[in-house]
Amino acid sequence: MTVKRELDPIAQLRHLCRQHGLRVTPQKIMIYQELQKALDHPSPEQLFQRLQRTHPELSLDTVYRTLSAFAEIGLVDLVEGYGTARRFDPRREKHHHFHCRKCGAILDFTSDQYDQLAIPASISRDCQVLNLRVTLEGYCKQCRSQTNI
Amino acid sequence: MTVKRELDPIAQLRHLCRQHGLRVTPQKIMIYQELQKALDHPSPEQLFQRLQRTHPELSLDTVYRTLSAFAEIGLVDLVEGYGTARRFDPRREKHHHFHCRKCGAILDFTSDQYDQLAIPASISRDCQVLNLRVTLEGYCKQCRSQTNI
DNA sequence: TTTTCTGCAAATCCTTTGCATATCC
DNA sequence: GGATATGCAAAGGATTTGCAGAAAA
Repeated sequence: MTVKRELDPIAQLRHLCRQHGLRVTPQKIMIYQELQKALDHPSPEQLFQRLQRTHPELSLDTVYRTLSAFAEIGLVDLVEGYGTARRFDPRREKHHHFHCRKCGAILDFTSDQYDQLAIPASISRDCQVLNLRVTLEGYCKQCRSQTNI
Repeated sequence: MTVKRELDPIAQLRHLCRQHGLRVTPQKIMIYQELQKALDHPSPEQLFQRLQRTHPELSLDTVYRTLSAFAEIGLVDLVEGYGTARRFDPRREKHHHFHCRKCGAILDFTSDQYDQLAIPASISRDCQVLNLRVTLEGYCKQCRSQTNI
């Protein structure tokens, strides 16, 4: 007897929106459906262009606002372009990073376990892999205590 | 008898620049030194502001150009703000990503090994970790064959 | 009915570019 | 001396914001 965990995507959308006090609008639905169809991890602009064919009345800033809201409630994942500006690291020793979601701090740490990770065959078969990076994300010490998260 | 691997940072800078046909200028040196001093993975703008105190003649776009060049020759690492736009992912199943450096494609893959990674105590002690992400970086099938990399 | 959302337009922020001059090798 | 780098200013691209009208709960 398994618990039913998977709702259909739109039911998920409704559920999460209501849970977070967001309204379920036609725009939210069309944006979410278009993103579901996409296999290429699109940008707001790309999604907007695809939707324009069928929904010319939709505006780009609604796509931005909607995707941000979705990411906040955990309905979708931001997989590129987290912070607001480029950041650089001069350390040459093997290490990894923790990123604070609130203040943007990036903390270094080392981990033998992470250093020893292998590249899955499904990827190394076709792609040339030059780098593996493990990134932790959450709230740092200060932000954790300031907010009551 | 150990081979000497670690040159002092400025020697590294000179070495890598020459190796890649880049000139060693006072600007490159001051930018690299300031980045070495920083423990916070600064943005170009932040680095520029810090340098202005002592080098008011330095320009922001030189900081941008220089940091990009450093990242290209592998002297420093870009640790935030890789792509040009935000990208979103609707998949709710556990998975990881490969990012192509040339065309920007993001490929999904699964890995039990990656799913089972632990959070190091040095981080979980102070920080609240909400997410762990493994990202592979390199050249995808198409880009690998097009370029001769 | 009330609060939130949307579309529009303008603003903002980050990054890149063109060009003339200065500089490294 | 010749190729590359720099500084300046302007352009470009991505994202955010203020506001008034529209729509969801």
